[in-house]
Amino acid sequence: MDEIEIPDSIRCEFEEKGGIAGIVESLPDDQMIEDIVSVARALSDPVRVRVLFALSVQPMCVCLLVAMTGYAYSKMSYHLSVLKEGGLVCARQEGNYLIYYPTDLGRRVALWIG
Amino acid sequence: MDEIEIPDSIRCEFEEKGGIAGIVESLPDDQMIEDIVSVARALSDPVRVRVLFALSVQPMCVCLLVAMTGYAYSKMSYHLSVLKEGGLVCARQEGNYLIYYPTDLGRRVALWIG
DNA sequence: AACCTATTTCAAACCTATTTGAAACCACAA
DNA sequence: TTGTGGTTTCAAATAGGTTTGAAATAGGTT
Repeated sequence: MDEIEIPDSIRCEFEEKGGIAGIVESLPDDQMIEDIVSVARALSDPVRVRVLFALSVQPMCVCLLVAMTGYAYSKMSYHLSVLKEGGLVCARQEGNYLIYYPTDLGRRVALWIG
Repeated sequence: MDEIEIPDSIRCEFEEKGGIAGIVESLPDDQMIEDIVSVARALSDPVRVRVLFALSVQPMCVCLLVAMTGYAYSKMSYHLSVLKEGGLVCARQEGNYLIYYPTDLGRRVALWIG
């Protein structure tokens, strides 16, 4: 344990909170941090943010998203998979089509952000 | 304008919404999308999520964050700069120290996430 | 079965983010 | 002015994310 100099202006409140140990204690656990990161990662590209908002307006098949954005199928598919990993969208099969739509989390996130 | 086949199950509501043009219309503008992306990017790394939560509990100088995490100064400094770019934290100088603390946005985000 | 259409997967190329350690910077004290 | 402690900046190395086009898959139709 190294001794650390703590600036006067925060020493008092810092110690009331139990110092480093106390603060670390109050942080979210690793699982929760990972969940947050995977949602954030899903939203850290403008393509994906647009797709999430578009799907919140209207569930769509990949071909409509492709028509809307002008992106290649493989590109759209990649971005949809990142959104899916973040738990923001899911899909149902209908005949030949896959209809993507936001999950509850996806809807809440889109609402809160907007 | 290519003709696109639209699956039966969504054709009706899709057209009520004004088709592709109508949906694109209702999307957030580019500036807002960029803002969302820069916040999301700031949160897309577990180091930074922990730092944001820690600073929401207690404003701290870089040396305390370094002591708390075991990271090198340069590494912490980099991550703080990404959080700053996302508008989630800022800093005030006190003598030799820089005390980082969450912005209003940072506080709201940490609250909503948690 | 053979065929079409919608979609995903794969690997290679490409681009961006992160880590590292050394050097620079800045406020303050001697 | 020189020194010291706290922090940032820089460039090089590394790791990770994104794009591309071609090939694979899967449901539906003939």
